Amino acid sequence: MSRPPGLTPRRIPRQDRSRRTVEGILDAAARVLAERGYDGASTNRIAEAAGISNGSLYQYFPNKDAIMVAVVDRFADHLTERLGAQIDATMHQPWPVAGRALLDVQIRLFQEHADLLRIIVEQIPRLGPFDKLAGLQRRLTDLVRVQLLLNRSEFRDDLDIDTTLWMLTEIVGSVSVRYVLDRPPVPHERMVDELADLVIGYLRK
Amino acid sequence: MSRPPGLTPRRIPRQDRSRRTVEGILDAAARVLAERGYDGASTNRIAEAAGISNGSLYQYFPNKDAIMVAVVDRFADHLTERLGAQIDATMHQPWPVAGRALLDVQIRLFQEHADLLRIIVEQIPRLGPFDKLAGLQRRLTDLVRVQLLLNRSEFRDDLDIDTTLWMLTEIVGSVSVRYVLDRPPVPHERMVDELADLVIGYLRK
Amino acid sequence: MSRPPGLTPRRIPRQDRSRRTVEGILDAAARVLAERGYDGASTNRIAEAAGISNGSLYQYFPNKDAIMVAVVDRFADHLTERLGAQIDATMHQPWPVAGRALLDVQIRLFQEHADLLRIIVEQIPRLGPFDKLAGLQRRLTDLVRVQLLLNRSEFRDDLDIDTTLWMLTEIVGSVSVRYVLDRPPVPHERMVDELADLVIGYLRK
Amino acid sequence: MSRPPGLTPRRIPRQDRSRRTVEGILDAAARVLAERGYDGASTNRIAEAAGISNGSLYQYFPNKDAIMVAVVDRFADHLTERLGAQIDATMHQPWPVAGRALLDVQIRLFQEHADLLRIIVEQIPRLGPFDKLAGLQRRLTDLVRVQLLLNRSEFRDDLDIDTTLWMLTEIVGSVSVRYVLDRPPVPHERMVDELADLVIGYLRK
DNA sequence: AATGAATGAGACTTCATTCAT
DNA sequence: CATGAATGAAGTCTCATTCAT
Repeated sequence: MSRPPGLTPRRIPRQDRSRRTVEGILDAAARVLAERGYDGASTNRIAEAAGISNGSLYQYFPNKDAIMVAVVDRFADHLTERLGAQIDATMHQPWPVAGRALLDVQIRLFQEHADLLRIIVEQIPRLGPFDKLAGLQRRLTDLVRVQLLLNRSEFRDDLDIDTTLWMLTEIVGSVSVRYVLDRPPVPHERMVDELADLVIGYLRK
Repeated sequence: MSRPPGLTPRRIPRQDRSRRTVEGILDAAARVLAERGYDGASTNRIAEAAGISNGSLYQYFPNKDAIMVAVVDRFADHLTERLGAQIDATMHQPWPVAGRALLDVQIRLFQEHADLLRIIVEQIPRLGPFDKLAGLQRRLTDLVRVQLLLNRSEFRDDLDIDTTLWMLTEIVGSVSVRYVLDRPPVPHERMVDELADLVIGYLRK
Repeated sequence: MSRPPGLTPRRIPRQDRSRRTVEGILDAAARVLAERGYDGASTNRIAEAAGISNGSLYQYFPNKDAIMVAVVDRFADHLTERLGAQIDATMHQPWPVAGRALLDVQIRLFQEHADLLRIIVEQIPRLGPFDKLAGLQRRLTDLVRVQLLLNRSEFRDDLDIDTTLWMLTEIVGSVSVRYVLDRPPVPHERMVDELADLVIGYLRK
Repeated sequence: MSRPPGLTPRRIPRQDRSRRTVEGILDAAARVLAERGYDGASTNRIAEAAGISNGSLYQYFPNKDAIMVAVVDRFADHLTERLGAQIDATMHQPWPVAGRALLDVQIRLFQEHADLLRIIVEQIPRLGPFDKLAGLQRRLTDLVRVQLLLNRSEFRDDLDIDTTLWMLTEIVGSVSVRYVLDRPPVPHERMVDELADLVIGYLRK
């Protein structure tokens, strides 16, 4: 049933355009969110910022929350991709090196998207949990678990894996986020070092 | 740093009846927030939950956000009082003992008011800084600063006081909050120990 | 049934105080009206400006409109009294002199109470006609009628008394009011002269 | 001197349907104003009278006052058009003839729209100056100024142009309006004559 | 009488969503 | 598919008025 190649473009561009429209909507939504906050991000304003009519929004999303979720999901995808690349690139190195590198990239990523991050952290909790963000969290946790197990001999004997995992995840996550959002007068390199020291001090014998 | 006039309470309750009304409003607001989230916490619903007419709300608060601020302020007052008592009681003991005790009480307090804590963290959008909560935070930070200076000889030589203060505050704060809200399968005692270890590991030579 | 004089004061001061309270309310109302306009003159604000509780307003006036009417009535009484004195003082003089003097006083009076006049003219028409103001208007009209009749020989022969009366009243009234409210760059004396010329030009043979 | 942005219409109607909606809103607003006064003319009632939902009002007007302004503006446009036609038709005639004709048309126009005129004068509080009405006023004033200058030799020598202009404008305006609103028992022709006599008596040597 | 707490109708306005063209 | 007009529920807040003390 495949059409002759000369005719298929008819449909492809359409899907392509549709995809670009969706991207445009998400860009606009992120922009409006950053500029006016969750309460100020009305569907009308998003449509206007995206350069389409408000009616068209509903061709692509069933309701407003779906847009918000898509914005966060896309952000999660972006983080996943970039952190994944970093993981692939450094996984073979000793864990302190790899961990430090991952930390570095994560903070950098947060900083790049500080506006959106602020909205997600401060205003969107109201929407409840986000699947993709949770997935990323799980993936990182698993990574740390493997490292903990592989290098168990280097750590304190009394480590409870699950407790330690939870602690590490929370600490690294919260501190990274707060660092980016509160802008304390600590340079990036220093912050990475502090966090690394903190983790090492926590794990070492 | 005092709050803009738009968010301060309106009428200072003189009669007994009205003092009870204000308490009722704050209770109702916390309840509605917990049940329906920030967006669902309309002034109408809060009034209904408090068993008063919506007009009465505005006898005491100039607008909706002022109610939210008052909810948080009342919580901050409670925390301040309880933590203050703890500080007075243990300040003369060695810092690891006093610190651990303070940690213990703080987590216990959070647990007692987990519902309200969740509301504040997840539902109330940032309305500018909350004066009273910030005051408590400052007070605790100052306490830690004094201890850091008094016992400097016991710690790493390369500590930068301000950076360390920020790290400690963020970590202890975030982890305590997340512990109470996420309910990881870690017993209270254990969590206090872990946090204490974490801090000590971070500070020691 | 008259009480011994030594005891009656008990009641008189009370009525006196009551009268002063009413005056205070009217003063406050006029002040608030001038400062915040009709829509901004809420009963609460008037009570506050009068230094009494909102509940007390309703001991003296059955509702808000009654206050407004009383304010206007008191203004009308004031005008009536002052203009009446002027009439008594100059009625025996030749009509152009007496008329000019009356005009002069009227504009002066309007100027003294420009704020209140503005509210009455621009915002209170909504309340419908005011008896006392209408009474004053009637009284002045009657005065002019008498003069027209007494001095008929000096005027155009084709004057229709009622038409002329209406014209004179409207012109003098409207122009005086607009002069005070619009503040055109014409000195007081000049304005009185112009109006007098206008009237004389209209009446003369 | 252009109106603050808060009072300009919102959406420029493109489709035919919406143009009719706007007309309907203005008609309804005028009707409700006439029947219930300014304070009774709530947006809800206007919407109901227009047979649309209250939300639709706000597609076209940013707030209630903008509707009021639009009502007045539409009236001013109508007056401008009709008076303009009259001016074009009689400008070449001697000034007493042209002036009388203009006066005649103005009073006729007011009479045709007495309801609306009453609303504007008695009910619509001053929302800042009405641009279009002021424009018309300026245009008429300019016309009179030109005539005063052109025919200076026929008038009193001591005329101050600006004072005279202000007097004439106020008198003719106020008297016309009051004539239509108060319905004194004076026939139309007679009123035009009286006003013309008044003006001539005021100007002549 | 006076106070101030309480009331509740109703005003203006916004916004997610639907629908006719 | 897109547009933009239309919807109507719901939200925040004010205010004249009443009531308990």
